[in-house]
Amino acid sequence: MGKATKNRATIIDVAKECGLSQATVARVLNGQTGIHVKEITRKRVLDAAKRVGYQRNAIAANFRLQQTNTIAVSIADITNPFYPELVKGIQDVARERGYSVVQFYNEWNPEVEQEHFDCMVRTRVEGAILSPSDTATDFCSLHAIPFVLLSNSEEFAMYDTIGNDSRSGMRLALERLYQLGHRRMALFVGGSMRSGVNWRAELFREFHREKGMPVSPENLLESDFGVSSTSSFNAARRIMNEFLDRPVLPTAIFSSNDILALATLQVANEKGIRVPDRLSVVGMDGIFSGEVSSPPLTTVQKNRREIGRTAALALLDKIDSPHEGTAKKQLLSCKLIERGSMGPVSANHG
Amino acid sequence: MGKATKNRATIIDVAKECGLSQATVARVLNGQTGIHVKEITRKRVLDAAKRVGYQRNAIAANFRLQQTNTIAVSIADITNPFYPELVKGIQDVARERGYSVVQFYNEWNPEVEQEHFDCMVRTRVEGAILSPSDTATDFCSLHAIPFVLLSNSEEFAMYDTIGNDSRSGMRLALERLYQLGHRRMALFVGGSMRSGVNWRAELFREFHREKGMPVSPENLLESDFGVSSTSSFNAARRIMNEFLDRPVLPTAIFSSNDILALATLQVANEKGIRVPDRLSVVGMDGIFSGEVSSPPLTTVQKNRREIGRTAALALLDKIDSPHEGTAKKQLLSCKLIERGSMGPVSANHG
DNA sequence: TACTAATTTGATAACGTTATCATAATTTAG
DNA sequence: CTAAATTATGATAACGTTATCAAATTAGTA
Repeated sequence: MGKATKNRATIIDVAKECGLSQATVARVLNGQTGIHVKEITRKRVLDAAKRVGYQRNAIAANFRLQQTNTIAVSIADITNPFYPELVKGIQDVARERGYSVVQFYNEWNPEVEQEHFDCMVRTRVEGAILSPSDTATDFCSLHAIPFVLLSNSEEFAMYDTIGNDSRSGMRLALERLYQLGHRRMALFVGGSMRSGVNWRAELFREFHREKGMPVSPENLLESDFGVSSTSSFNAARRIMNEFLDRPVLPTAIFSSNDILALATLQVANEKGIRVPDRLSVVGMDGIFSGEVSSPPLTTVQKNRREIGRTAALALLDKIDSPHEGTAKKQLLSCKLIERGSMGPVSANHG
Repeated sequence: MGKATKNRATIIDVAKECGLSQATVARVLNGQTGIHVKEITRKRVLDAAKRVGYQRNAIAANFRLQQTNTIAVSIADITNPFYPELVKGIQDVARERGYSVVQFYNEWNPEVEQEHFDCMVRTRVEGAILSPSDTATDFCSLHAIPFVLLSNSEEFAMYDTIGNDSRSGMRLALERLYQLGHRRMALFVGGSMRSGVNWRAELFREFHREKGMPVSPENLLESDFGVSSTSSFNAARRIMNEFLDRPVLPTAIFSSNDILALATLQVANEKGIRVPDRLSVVGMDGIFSGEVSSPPLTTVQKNRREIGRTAALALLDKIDSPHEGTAKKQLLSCKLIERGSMGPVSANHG
C-alpha cells in the first residue's frame, strides 16, 4: 500500500511495445552522449514510450549509479528570518545543476543535529551545507560526504566555510555613525554560539580607541539568544526596557542583529524616545521586518541569497572534484543600508 | 568522481567478516519484526557490522522497495514570511514518521510549477503538499501521486484541501472592531490569486448590511500582489500614501494580510496619523514582522505550523490508505491576536 | 566483389537490498 | 526415542536501470 510506483511502465514495457531490445530503448531514453541510434528507431522508441506513458524511474537509475542527485542543508530553524533567503539561494543553484535539496532543522539541538548527519549518510546525499548548531559540533560522522559550512567563525578554520565579513560590516556601521557625529554609542549583542571570544566587543573597543573615544562599560549590552525569533525579541525588549530608562543614554545603538535592533526600536518608540532624532538604531542582517518597521531600520545587510548561492557552488565544485586542497574560507562583503532609524546627532541630544 | 558511496561496506562485506550468510546479516541489520535470529549470531553480526563500519545503503533499499520515504512540498516562495512556519510544521510530522521533505519553489511561475510536478513523478516522491501557484493550476501530471492542497479556495473543491477559515477569521476582526465602536471601516485587499470572486469584499459588505452601516466604495482598497514581500509592501505603501491624504478617513482599516497592514501602519506613522488613537489597523496572518512593528500589529492569526502539521498528517494518511473517498476539506480556525495597533474609537476621531 | 571500417543493435552482468523458499538445527510431544 | 513442530540459517531471485561487450548491419574502399 502506498506504493506510488505500482504498475508504472518500465523500459522493458517500452521495448515490448516497439519490438526493440531494452538496451536500445535505454539508449534512446536516457540520451547518453556519443551513442549512435538510427533516427527511425529513435522515433519508434519515443512513440512507444509515449503510448505506454513511460516515466524514467529515478530510484532505479540512482541505485544503478549509486547517486542521489540530492544535497542536504542543515540549519537550526527555517522560521529564523535569516534563513529562508539563504535557502532559496542554495535551491536556485542546486536545481539549475539538477540537484534536489533536502532540508534538516535541528532547533539548536546538537543531538538532533547528529541524528540528521546519520540520516544524510544513510540516504547517501551527495553533499551537505551545514550551519553548525554549536561551535562544538562534531562532523566526523560525515567524513564520507563532502560538505561546506555556513559560518564566519575562526573556530571552523579547518573546514571550507562561507560567511559574511561581519567585522568589516560592523566597522562600516560604526564609521558611518561616527561620521554622523555620534560619539556616545552602545553595543548590543546577542549571545549566539557562545563563542569564547566576543569579537564584537573587541572590535567596538578598538574602534573607540582609534577615534580617541572612551567606552563606558554600561554601554556594552548583551541579551540571551532565544530558540525562536520571538523569544530573542522578547529577551531583548526586557534588556532595553531597563537600559532606556537610564538618565544618560547613548546617541546610537549598534546591534549585532536586526531582531535586537527592532526590539530597541520598539521600546524606544513606546518610551517616546524619538528615533532617529534622539537615538539612532542600527541593526545587522537585513531581514524583512526591518523594512516595515517605523522608522525603517538602518542595517548592515548580509546578502543571504548570495551566501546560499556561493555555498551551493562551493559544494558542487567539491562534489565534482574532491581535490584535497586546504580549507577555503569565503567571506562575502556586507553593505550598509541606510534607512530612517539612523540620523545625524542633533542639538536636542542629551 | 563525486561518488559519495565508493568503498562503503555492504551487507556482503559484513557477511564475510562474520562468516554468516548475507540473508542472516540482513535479517539482523534491518530488524524485520517477527523474525527469529539467535542472540549469539545477532551479536556476531552486529560486531562485524561495527568493525567494517557498515551503514545501510538507503538507495539500494529504496530501490528494492520502490519507495523513497520522501514527500514533496511545492510553494511559490519560501521567503514569503507566511511559509517557513508552515514548512516547519510539515517537516515536524514528516520526520517523525520517517519521511524526508524535498521542497520546490516555483516563484509563481506555472511553467516552473509543472516542471516541478514532472520532477516529483520522476523521483517517485510518495506524496506531495501543494500550494497552487494559480487557480488554473493543472494537477493531472500528478495523477499517480497522492497529494493534498494548501488552499481555502472553493475552486479546488474536488481535491483534498487544508486551509484556514479566513472568512470566520475576518468576521472575528470586523466584529471586534464594531464592538470597539468603529463604524467607518476600510477594507484593503491584495490581488493574490486573481480569483473571480472577491469574497472578502462581499463579506465586508454583508457585515455592514447586517449592522446597518453604509459602505462607501472609496473604502474598498486593492493593491497588487508582488512577486516578493518587499514589492507587495511597496505597492501597498503607494496605495496608502494616497489614501491616507484624503480629508475623511475611516477609523479602522482591515487588511487581508499583514504586509498590507504593515504598509498602512508605516505610512500612517510617517504622516503623523496616530495608531491606534486615530486609526486602528488590523492585519491577517500573524507574521513575525507584526510583532516587532510600532505599535505591534493586531492580526487574525493563522496557525501556520498547525496547517503544515495537518496537511502532512492528511497526506501521510492518504499515502497509507488511498481510500478513494470524497475530497476532504479541512478548515482550521483563526484567532484574533490583539496588539497595540487596534483600539477603541476615541473622541478625537474625525 | 570482397574486405575493412564504421555504425547500429542485442544479450547480459552488475548495483545492494529485501523477500521467498528450502534446508539445517533444535525443541516439543507422544 | 522417533516424528512432528518449531526455530534458525542459507541460497537465490527479484527490483529497473546503466554499461560493457559481442553480434549484426550498413557504408566505404580497393
